[in-house]
Amino acid sequence: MKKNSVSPIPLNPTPLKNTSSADTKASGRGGARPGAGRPAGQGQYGEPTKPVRLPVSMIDEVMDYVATGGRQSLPLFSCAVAAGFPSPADDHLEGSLDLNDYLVKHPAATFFVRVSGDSMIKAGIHENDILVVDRSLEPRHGKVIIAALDGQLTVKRLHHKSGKTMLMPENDRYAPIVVSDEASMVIWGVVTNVIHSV
Amino acid sequence: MKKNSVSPIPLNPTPLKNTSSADTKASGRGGARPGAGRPAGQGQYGEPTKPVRLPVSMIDEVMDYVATGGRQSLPLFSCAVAAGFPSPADDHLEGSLDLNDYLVKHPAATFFVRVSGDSMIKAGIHENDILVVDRSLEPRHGKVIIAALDGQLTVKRLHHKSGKTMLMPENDRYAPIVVSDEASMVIWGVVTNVIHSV
DNA sequence: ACTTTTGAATAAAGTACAATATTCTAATAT
DNA sequence: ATATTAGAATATTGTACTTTATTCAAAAGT
Repeated sequence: MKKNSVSPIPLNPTPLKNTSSADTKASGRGGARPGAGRPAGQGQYGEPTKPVRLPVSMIDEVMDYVATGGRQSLPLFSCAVAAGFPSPADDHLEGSLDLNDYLVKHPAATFFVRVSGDSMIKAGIHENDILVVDRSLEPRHGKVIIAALDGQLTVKRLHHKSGKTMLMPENDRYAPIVVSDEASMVIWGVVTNVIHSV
Repeated sequence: MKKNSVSPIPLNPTPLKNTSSADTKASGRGGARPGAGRPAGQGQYGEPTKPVRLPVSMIDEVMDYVATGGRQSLPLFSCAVAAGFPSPADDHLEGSLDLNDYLVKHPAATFFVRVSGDSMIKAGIHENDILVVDRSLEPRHGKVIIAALDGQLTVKRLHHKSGKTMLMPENDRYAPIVVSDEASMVIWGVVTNVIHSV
């Protein structure tokens, strides 16, 4: 929690020279007193800090990350029917969610694909949607997959039926594609989520 | 780039005691030679590091962040027709994308809502989808919004027509809701994206 | 000649320290 | 009595230094 954002610019670090008369013999002012001193929690972050070693290439990025409050874990509500009376927000709160955590289970094996065409409209996949694709999942029968076919990427539902492999669109205006030569098709990954703009 | 992930556990930090006979007079072994010493770039990160001060509450999180390679900016491909011949991945590469950046424009004003019901099915909003909602956008006519009505959250398209406010479902099996008393309805925010599991 | 041992060399990693910033109040001035 | 100022107190912050880890090759052993 950031209590205040005091910039580390010195307000007036060098004490002003004594007003007028000369020899200011350093007489004792101030004195021992409890409660003096800079109060805790007044730093940049409003809490204690510790030095940590980081790879130089990531320091800027990490500083950004910290400045923006770390993980973007935002609250998740639900539409479910509330307890019975007009309710405050808490009644709907399900918890909090970080999009990357939720959508990207295998970061090293995940990529995105922007959709063109409407051949999978019945699967809730629209033109310009972004698909979250996981390479590490096995492309089983019935999964929606991304395949490279004739040098083009396509989204289809994978069907294995009586030894034949087919790519099924989910739009009545399109016909299934029978994959005659499996070697000509490369499956890039399994679609796990669709991101659609309203 | 992580060259190797050497754990910082000492392999054998304390040199074994001299094998047998006593007084090993420290005779000079080794000696000055160029090229000796631990090679650079063999550390945990494969690059130089610097100590940086971080708030204690975020150190663990930041270490995770760094360990997972920082921002989850993953490649974005497109389905567009390729140049003409069976193409390598690069032909489809549009760039890279970070989900939080892409979906959350106003972190402080954004939250998620899990959908129940199918009243907005024609807008591509299905049961159990997660909606990205931005409180900071103005709920204009025609926008899909989240509203609290009778203590329940609902997703509907907002309509202002001849001074009347209506909440329009996008499913023929539901009827529009006329908002007679505006005070009883609170608009929580504008839906910007839908996240759908396939 | 080949293998093993051992200390030198040097980068990495963690921590202690010095310098800085900020606040409080007694002492001084008005 | 009230306002101002200087110094004490103490947290923060950056970095220097110590400790640890790792590799190289000379010396010793086989």
